[in-house]
Parts: sequence; C-alpha cells; structure tokens
Amino acid sequence: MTPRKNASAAPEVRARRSAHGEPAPLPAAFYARPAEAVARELLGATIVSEAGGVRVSAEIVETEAYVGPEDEASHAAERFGRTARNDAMFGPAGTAYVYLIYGMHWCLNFVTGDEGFGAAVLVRAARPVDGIEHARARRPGRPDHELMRGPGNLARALGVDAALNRHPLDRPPLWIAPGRPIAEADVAVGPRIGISRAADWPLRFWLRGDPHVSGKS
DNA sequence: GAAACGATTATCT
DNA sequence: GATAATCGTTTCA
Repeated sequence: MTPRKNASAAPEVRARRSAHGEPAPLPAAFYARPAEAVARELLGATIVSEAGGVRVSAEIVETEAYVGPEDEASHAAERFGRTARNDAMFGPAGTAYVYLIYGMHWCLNFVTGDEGFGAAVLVRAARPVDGIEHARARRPGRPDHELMRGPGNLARALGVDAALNRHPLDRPPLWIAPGRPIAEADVAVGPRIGISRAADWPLRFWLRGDPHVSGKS
C-alpha cells in the first residue's frame, strides 16, 4: 500500500521585520512540509513565550521529528488512530501539540504537514536568550545551561502547559521567529531518545557540541 | 475494570 | 547505574 503523501512545497521564508524591529513569526507555510525538514530548519530559530505574563525567548538547539502514521513511535501512529490525546497533532500546520508525559512533564510539539496527516516536531532543548531570570525562577537551583535542556525542562522554563495545546505559533503568547542560519557542518543527526519502536530512525537533530542539548553531557 | 506503560527528570548508590 | 515520582492513556482480561 502506498503511504499517504505529506505536504512538500518549500515556502520562501524570509526574516521580515515588523515596524518595531522584531522578526516576523514564521508563517504556517513553514510548517506545512515533512516533519524532518521542519525539524532540521528549526535549529537556530527563536521561541518566544509570554505565558504567565513574562517574556522568555530562546534559541532552539535540539528537535525530533515524528513523521506520520507509518512512524510507530509517534502518538499519531496508525495503530492509535485519532484520539482525544493526539487530536491536536492532526490539526493545522504551525499549531502547538502539548501533552503530559510520565504524569508530570509537559512536552511542546509543533504540528507539521497537511491538516489531518498527523506529524509533528518535538522541541527537546533550547538556549535561553531573553528573560532568563524568569526561566531561572521556574527552574530553581539549576545552572543556566540546564534551564531548557530536555523537553520537560524546556516546557517548564517557558511556562508551557496544556493551556497552549492547539495554539497557533505565529502570535502571542507563544510564537516562533526565524533565527540564525545553521551550517550543515554544525548539525548532528541521530536516533530519537526515549522511544522503543522505530528506535533506529535518524530523526533527532541537534547543534553539535552545544551544552544546552540534552543527553550525555 | 485492572494493570502496565510512557517522546522524562531528579536523586540516590 | 538504578529507581521514585505521578497520572493520563493504552492494553489486557
């Protein structure tokens, strides 16, 4: 059987700026492509969160792609179908999918591909840029390079929880702006972390050698 | 219904 | 390296 086609149109994404000098958010078209391409290109992009009324921004340094119904490690794998938990993953590209793992940690994902397809990018780690004092307050006792290291920690430091499930990622209180371009030589690719099925698929992307990346230090 | 598990993290030995 | 924390979802009877 032929797998359903994911969207593949490559949008022209330029870092336009608003009148206030801030980069315009990435448009929905950026996300309406295969999850692995979006995951790679999100490296170096900026997350801005105003959740909780305080502003925190960070540069994405680690992502994972969950590529569609054939991906057995995905919450949107074919054997699950569309359920109450994973429903947001089938929503429009460029919206958030936020879920609770191990009963205590929120994980932030960006929905990719065609609406109804079921793919997303998990944001695993970032480097705090602005509002780091607020991130420290949410992660007391942690050194700065661990504030957003790991998906649960990142969500905590940014104030992300279920209230942001399905939120469009081009507007407050949570949006993504283009960041610095990352050369291919600085990008590492390998298997995803913490999964048992499709454990060898190389769908994790990170900045080589960056101390804010999760995993072994 | 009941039991097991999970896209994790912190802490203990 | 091993394990507790903690709860919604999934799996099994």
